[in-house]
Amino acid sequence: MTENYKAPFVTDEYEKGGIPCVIVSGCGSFSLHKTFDCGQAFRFDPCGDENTFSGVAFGKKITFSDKGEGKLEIIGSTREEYEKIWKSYLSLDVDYDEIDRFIVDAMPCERDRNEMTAAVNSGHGIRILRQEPFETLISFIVSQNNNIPRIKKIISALCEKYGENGAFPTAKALVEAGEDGIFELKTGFRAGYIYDAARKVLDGEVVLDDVAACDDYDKCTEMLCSIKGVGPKVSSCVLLFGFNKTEAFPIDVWMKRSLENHYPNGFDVERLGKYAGIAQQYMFYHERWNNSESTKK
DNA sequence: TGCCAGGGCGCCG
DNA sequence: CGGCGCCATGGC
Repeated sequence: MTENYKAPFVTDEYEKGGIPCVIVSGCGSFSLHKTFDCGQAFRFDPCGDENTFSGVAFGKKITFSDKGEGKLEIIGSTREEYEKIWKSYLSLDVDYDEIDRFIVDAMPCERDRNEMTAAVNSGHGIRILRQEPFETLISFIVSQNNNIPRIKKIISALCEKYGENGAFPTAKALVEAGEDGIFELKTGFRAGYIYDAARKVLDGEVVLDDVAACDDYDKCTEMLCSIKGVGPKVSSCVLLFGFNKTEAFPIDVWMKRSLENHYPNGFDVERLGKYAGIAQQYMFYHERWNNSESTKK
């Protein structure tokens, strides 16, 4: 199906003040800006303009810069690290153009195809990141009944206070911080949830590697939902962004609006199969940016 | 001041 | 099961 897809590749490798850099060419429709501004990652911020995003992932400080014409500069990565970490992290090994066509074709009627085309065009270039499971789990627990700027603030505080050298805190570090230590960082009623998640991961009551290895989506949901504060929405986000289970279809307030406003005849997620999560991300982005009083930042 | 934010829990019928 | 109040916090 995607055998004709040509993945981006490293075309240059150099140093900037002792920091290793690479240029990745052939990134096609990839949009750095949309990918880091669609509410899936909370540790990246624009640097100067919207063509450069800087943040931390896998414990590494990293900067991505869109140089135009399908060229992506990665500051803080060698060629080997690109191949091992960032290519997968950014999902640059996936043929999204093919998926976009599939998503539109999956709609049952012309009016729904038109609606979905609008969402796909709006979100065109977004890539589902492959983020670290534990970080994603805690981040989306923090996200509940919260807004994106404040989620970012809380996560940043967690990393500063309980992480090693800017990395996201380990389960052990959060358990040692205790519920009180977590509450101190303005996490509010979520402090107990975060603590429960960290404790269960540390004790092995929830094994994230088992979730990653499990092909039964409902079983994955069941494992994550055994954590206090993790329900259908949080677990689906964690499975989508932290485990690359792209059949996940998180429904939050924006998605409810999207479904109510644009798909009055109902919406059959099953038709989207394993690409439901990607369609969801387009719909979310479209609804949030085009059909709201654009209150963000 | 009141409402809302990438919700879920506990309780009630 | 489905509905509803509540949970901290900050921005508007």
